[in-house]
Amino acid sequence: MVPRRPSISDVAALAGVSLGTVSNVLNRPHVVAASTRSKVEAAISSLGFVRNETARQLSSGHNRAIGLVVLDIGNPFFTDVARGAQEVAQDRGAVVLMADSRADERTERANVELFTQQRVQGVLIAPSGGDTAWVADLRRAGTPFVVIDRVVSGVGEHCAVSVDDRTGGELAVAHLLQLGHRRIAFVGGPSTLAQVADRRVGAEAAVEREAGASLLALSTGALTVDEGRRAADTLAALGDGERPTAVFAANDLVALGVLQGCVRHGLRVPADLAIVGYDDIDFAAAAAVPLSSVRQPRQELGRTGTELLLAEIAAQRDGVEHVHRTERFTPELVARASTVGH
Amino acid sequence: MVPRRPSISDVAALAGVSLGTVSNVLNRPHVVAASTRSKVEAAISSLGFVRNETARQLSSGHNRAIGLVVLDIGNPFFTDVARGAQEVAQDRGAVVLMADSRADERTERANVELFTQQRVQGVLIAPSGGDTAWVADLRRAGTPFVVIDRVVSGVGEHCAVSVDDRTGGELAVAHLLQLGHRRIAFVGGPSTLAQVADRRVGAEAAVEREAGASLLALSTGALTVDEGRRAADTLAALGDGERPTAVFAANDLVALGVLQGCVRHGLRVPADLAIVGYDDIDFAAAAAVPLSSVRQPRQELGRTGTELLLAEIAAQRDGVEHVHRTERFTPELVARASTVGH
DNA sequence: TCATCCGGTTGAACCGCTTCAAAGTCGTCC
DNA sequence: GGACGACTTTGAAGCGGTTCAACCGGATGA
Repeated sequence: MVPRRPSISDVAALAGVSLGTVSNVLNRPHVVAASTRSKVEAAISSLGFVRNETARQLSSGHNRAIGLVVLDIGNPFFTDVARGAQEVAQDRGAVVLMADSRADERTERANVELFTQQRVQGVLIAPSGGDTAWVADLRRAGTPFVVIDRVVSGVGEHCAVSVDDRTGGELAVAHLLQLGHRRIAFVGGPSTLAQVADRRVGAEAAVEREAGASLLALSTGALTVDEGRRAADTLAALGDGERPTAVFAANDLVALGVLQGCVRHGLRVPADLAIVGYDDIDFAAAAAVPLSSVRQPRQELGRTGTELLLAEIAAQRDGVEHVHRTERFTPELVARASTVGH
Repeated sequence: MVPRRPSISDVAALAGVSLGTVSNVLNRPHVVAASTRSKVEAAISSLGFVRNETARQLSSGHNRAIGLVVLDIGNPFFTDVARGAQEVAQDRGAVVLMADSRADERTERANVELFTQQRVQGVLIAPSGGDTAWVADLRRAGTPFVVIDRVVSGVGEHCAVSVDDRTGGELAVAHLLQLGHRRIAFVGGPSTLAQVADRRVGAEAAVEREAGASLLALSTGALTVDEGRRAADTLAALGDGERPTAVFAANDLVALGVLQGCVRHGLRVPADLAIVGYDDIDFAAAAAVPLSSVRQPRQELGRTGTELLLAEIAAQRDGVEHVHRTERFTPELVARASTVGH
């Protein structure tokens, strides 16, 4: 059987002091006399004592962790957000626990529940956008939360860091229109993803302002490279006069997939089909044809989101009134060869 | 101030049953009479009770979590490994906590300590390869661990899932030699990273077998796209007769960076410089010039690693003798345009 | 000499849950 | 009618820490 791990009282016994003193050495070393402290420290290292964070948290009621729920950990956009979050959290002595909801609402809610059960200080969440039952869960549990890359409507106030996806969609399509494209396809889905819906709304708005321009919507089952490739198959199957001359993809993974599909089908990018992606992940610039994309401040989203969250947590702890804030960033179009040629 | 969250005893009081009964409803519903169970369930939902996992864990001594320490969360290779791990863990009712060590030994050890403090069931770790103090930490704490993508030497037996990096390096360079390249550069670093060291050893072995072939080692500060670009700058600065005709990059991120750098400097790939990467991340195939790469079974590494870990945990729990295993996968060369042209 | 003060140290009371021996409660069976 | 199981439910003892009022003994000041 597993030997029991040394506990604080084993340390106390070995050092010949009381339990409380050991705890003090661990948490408030300055109140302990130097000689006592060194005795305790010797005992700690001789036993290989490792503080039990679980017990510590239970008795103190404090938790150092914050939860981060991302839509898709395979998307570099989210790992960049995570990095930003980690950075800030580490500075403030907090720990980030990360969970991947794989754009699935049930998984998303399960992850939030997991975090609530762990009694994390707060939750940073990039929601899928459909079912927002988790908001009610968190509210009820009194867990502070900040929404990333989205503002959830109809659930009352909350903090958020977001990038204006509607504007981003407009930017992308306006860029294509300006290059003379009139038949444009929007590739992305499912439309329950708020990201997809908003970017599309922006795209439509831009198209409507231009006489003679049309937007063909190609829905995908997910925002992945594979789905992008599949969409390219669909596009390639269309007749030359019928096929859109440009694609606005809901994110860079899809855009890269479309690009790969085009290469396979012998469609030239951008001559036969121009492509704009979204997120401007690092790999976009390194693609077969460097990808034009709508840039979001990825790490900055994570950083700012964490700061808002920690502020809300602090306010709650101190019983201070907290005013919810929404930090909104403006996206920016980065034009590369996939639209403007070489 | 924050209102206290409902506890199990609040539920018990409201339902008019004892504490133990509520616990039974939560953990062994079948032993509770249906009528009692529904009373308790009603109380739970009316109070919005969420089980405190911290307390549960402390008193039961069981933890559902396993820790995963990755080298670089920005590298899609590791997110794929993480996905494989999540998959298996979820099937077995375990939860994966992920931490990024950013290839830094201090962060790596801090992450391991964090997990030990949390009393996770076990740790899955992709080590940086230099300092292995964390092995001693885990051994002492009695925490089972499995090493991913590496076998740590000189620390006694342990479970591992690995891909033979030496062979991978040989494969890559043998491929280049076979294509007629004789001046080859190895780009990667720091050499304290075991991945880097082993791949390089393999590369050297292959070169030594070929008369007249040479290997120029270009060390980078990290395995990132940026560092790859910088290496390309160095290569581009060399005279035409002096410059290697092929590059073997220690991973795909570096390879993509080298590729971008070549494009910028007007070097044609593969005509002027052939490139082989390592890992075969999804983005490799979508690169400017589709990247030849040494493929590792990414998700499979995560899956198998988690299975080994769970097996070891189970053995420890049941007091059964556990025999450490090393699951070794064989890498595979995927040749694409970056070496074999169009 | 005695009251105060103060840096150190102590130990008991939790934190919220699991566990499990013991105690009910019924329906059966001899 | 009493013993015996099968089912349920109970309640108290931890799990390993944190917290904090109380205590201790020596220094200080009056």
